[in-house]
Amino acid sequence: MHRFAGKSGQTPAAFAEQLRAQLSTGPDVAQVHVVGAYLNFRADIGRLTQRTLEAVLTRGDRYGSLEALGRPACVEHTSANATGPFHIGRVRNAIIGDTLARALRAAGTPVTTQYYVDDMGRQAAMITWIWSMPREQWPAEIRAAVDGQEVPGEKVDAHRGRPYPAVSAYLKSHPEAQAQVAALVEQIENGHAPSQHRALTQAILDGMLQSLARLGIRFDEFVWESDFLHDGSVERVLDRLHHAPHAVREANGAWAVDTSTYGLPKESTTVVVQRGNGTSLYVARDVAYHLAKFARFERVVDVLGQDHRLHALTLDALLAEIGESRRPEFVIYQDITVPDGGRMSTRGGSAVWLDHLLAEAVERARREVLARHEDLEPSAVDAIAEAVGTGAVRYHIVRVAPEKPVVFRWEDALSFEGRSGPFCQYSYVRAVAVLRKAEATQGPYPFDARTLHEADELELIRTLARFPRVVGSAARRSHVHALAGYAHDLAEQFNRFYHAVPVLRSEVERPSRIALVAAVRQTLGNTLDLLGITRLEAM
RNA sequence: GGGCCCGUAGUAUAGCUUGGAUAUCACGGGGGCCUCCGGAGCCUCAGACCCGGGUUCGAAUCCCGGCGGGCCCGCCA
Repeated sequence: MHRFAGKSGQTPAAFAEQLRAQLSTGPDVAQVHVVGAYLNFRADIGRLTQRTLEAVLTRGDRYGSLEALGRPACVEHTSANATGPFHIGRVRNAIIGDTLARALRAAGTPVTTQYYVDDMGRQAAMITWIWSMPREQWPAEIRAAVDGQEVPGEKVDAHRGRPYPAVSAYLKSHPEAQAQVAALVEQIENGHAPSQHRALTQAILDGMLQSLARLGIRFDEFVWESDFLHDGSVERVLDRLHHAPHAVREANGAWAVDTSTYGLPKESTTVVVQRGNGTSLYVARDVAYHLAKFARFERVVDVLGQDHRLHALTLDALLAEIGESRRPEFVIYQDITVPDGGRMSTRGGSAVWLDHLLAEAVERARREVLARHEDLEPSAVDAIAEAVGTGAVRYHIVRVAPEKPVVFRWEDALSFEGRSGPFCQYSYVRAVAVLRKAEATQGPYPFDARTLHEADELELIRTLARFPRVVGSAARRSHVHALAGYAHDLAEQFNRFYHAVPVLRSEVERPSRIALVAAVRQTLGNTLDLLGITRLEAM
């Protein structure tokens, strides 16, 4: 307004008034009026109500989803090394990745999720090194770190991962052990891994996946790094890299690529892709992995911690070097840190285990449930506590924008009030309870839009109408935290409506208000689905 | 040293892509609300855009420079 007013030589307010006079109202725009230098358009609220409730109630679980099928996409996320239990630093990747996959599917993109299993590096070799030895032969330092810590029946990832920090420390001061691990790495690379190697990786992985499954996180496919070696694709990548425009042969026979023309930081422009002894490096194998993804998917999305940012740039550069024009899309998130200023580390002992966090959350949820209900079946209490506890954890981690750092605090992670998963679940339960009492848990829900005109009703309808745009924007911009924000907005607006406007005790408005509550149940439920949080009928 | 990311009330966050009206929401703090559809709730009060320049009629938002915090810079993954 100001810009155009300047050109036409009028004051902004006069210009706005003149413009308003030339505008006519249409089917969706009931009024246009001037406030200072601004034009306000007022929607035909009856029409908005009519369309929104119709859309929600007829589309049901598909409200907010797009019908049009987009290009098939692969979302790779989590991909944590199988060296022990999940800690909550790693789980941010899983929660962002899983939520993004759900949002993309709702936005019409067919998604395949992949977990890249690293069975090749030194870390995986360290696990095999220690567990291929009889316990009596373990170095005393390592045995000391494990003895007395084991719990009968503990999860396999906790069990097999326990010696890992001690092994890591031991190797630093024992070159002969280091040499053994290095020899193991070479055997694995040459396809002569000890027989139990893959099984150990798989076992720890299974334990980690059990924890993720409690959060509703599952994967469509598991891609093993070593497979790219054995099917020859790494060799083909290396061959292409040898002939790349900026390939460099080092004195000892190693191959590198000078990536300085790709805008990478100085002092890290020479990327070694193959060692002097002929074995490949991680980046080279990752190029092979991405070529395999490009062969099947039109969009390739990688969810990565910020410590992998340079790796992502390097990968782009190497793809360019071999003449590949396609690129992955990277979703980068910041680390979760612990309050005294450390990064969460398995080796350093500062990690908060996901299993520990889930156990605390579920236990706390159980106490809350028991305090509210005396006569519930134990199995019902268990189910509610599990849903509430895991929902709280998922919500707490997804609610912050990926690019913002998160400091982990127990009291925040276990909060069931305010901006939390349980708050959203509770509002859903409340909507269910109203419908149950109205004996209207099933449709149809006839309504008359003209009877809905309370301020809190209209605001609630506007919030419902916003949902499809929120889903689209979250998927397009990888802003999964916006879904958490929306769930809270909707739950909060519903609570306001609930306190301000009678539903069951109303007269002419009753059917319409019941339809509105049903629409809230549907939309809030759809949002919880996208967040991977369980819908509850009671809590 | 170089590169990338972040900086919003006591704490924690949204808004930044695409500049616009009184900056969102929560926790904590003050004051209220259960004979009334589920109080894990609702109402209400106080409280914030790191600093300095620039662009603009207008900057939390864009640009430049500081300061503070995180991460990365390996023939590891």
